[in-house]
Amino acid sequence: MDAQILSERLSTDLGERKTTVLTCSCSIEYWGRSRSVIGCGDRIILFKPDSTVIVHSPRGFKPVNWMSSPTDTSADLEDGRTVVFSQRTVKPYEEMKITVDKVIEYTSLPGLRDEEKIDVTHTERDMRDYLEKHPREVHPDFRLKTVEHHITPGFIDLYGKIGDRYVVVELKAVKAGLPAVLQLKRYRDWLREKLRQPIHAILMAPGIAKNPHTLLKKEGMEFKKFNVHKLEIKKEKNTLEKWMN
Amino acid sequence: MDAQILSERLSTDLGERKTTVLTCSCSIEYWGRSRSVIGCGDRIILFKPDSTVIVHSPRGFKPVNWMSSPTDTSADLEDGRTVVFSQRTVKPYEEMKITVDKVIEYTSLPGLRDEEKIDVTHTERDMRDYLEKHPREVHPDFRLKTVEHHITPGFIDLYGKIGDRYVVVELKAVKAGLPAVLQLKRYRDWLREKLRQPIHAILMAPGIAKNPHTLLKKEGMEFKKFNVHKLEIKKEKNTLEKWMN
DNA sequence: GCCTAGGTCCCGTTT
DNA sequence: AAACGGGGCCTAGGC
Repeated sequence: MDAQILSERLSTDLGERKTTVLTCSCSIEYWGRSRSVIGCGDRIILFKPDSTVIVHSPRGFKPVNWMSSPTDTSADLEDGRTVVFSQRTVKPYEEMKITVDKVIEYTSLPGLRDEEKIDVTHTERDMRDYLEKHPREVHPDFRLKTVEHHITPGFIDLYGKIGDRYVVVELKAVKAGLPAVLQLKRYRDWLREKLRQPIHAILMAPGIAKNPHTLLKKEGMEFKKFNVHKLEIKKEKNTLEKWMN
Repeated sequence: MDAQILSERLSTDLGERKTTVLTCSCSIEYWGRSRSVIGCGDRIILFKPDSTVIVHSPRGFKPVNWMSSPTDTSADLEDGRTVVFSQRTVKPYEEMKITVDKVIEYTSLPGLRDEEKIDVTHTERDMRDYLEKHPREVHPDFRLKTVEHHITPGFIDLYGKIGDRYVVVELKAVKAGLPAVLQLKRYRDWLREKLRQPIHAILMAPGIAKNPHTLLKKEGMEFKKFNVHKLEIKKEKNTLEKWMN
């Protein structure tokens, strides 16, 4: 496809907010939070109706370059080449310039519709909701007092007591690392200062990295394995119970 | 496009590791680190030669679903519909199932080539390299001893002295938040214990969030503004100086 | 292989 | 608007 034709088609299609996929050989420059340059190579450029622009190379998950909505994106002819220029209209201000060398494929589609919202489960939130209803899985004697208990350094996921000892529980839906342990420690230390008594701290996660585990134990805190897959089993069991009644 | 034709074309093109873009109405399920379901909507699905699969809805930067390479991805005909099934072959094990309702557009391209590597600058790394050469911008009397100085709790970006006082410098290329302050505090506290003397701690970043700044000051640490855009100016100045000689 | 830290992280929620 | 924290974060580098 000729550069002038491409410039015109892109201008029209972007103006009409069509979903457009341009596969081409191109070079790209970016200025903004960082800066980047990449020389000529084959890439797939996705222009969305909401003005998002995403550039993918043939390898990897991450786009090689992108511009997040809202942007002003336009196409022009410069020295016989199509140049796509995209500017973000709000903070952070940034801009991207794509110089198209050779068009490989061009597709533009009007009126794509997606009204659906994705339903993601087995997250930390689900874990919290589940343990709110099944506090015994934290500890047989755990009595839950507050969920998302707000204290100065942040929010304690589960706050309660075992016997007359206060308990702080930190939840992670994926393997816990150093930040999770430090977070729990901060809450524990703050409460210990505040209440002037020992606090029981528990980290619940499907797993924990080695060094963080060492620190956790050294600090007298506890790790309790909890796998999010358990949620599915419990849910199924629940459904089964309902079905049997 | 007929479901059987699509299944066959997809099987062939995926087998030949062609870059393929399928725009269609589809529903998607995901099982793995979390789980997700999304009902029928128009989406753009990108199949890369390295077996990456990325599904974009017409809105936003983030893919609605995806599978990272390496995956086994195949297309089959089930109950008259094309079903794309993708499984990750290494940890973390996860899978995605796309049920195609209606094909809007199908494009398959062999032999896309991109040998270029992106050159990203104005990152934390660049900041460190620059300050290594211009330690006075940390403090007029700063004498740099070590870059990326390794201690037990991690790596100190810049380590040196002002007078007879040891100095720990933490760098951030973007606005600093709580984690940056805690990181610096950890290094400072560890060194203070180790050396049994007061340590000067400096956080350099283009900005700092309010609460983290409060904590920083309360802990007797220092914030020094440093904007990555400065790197460009210095580089240009350097170029100008070279050009003048 | 695991672990750590950076990132143009994005994104939603709350203040 | 800024701030804060989760995320299927991803990715590169180190060990």
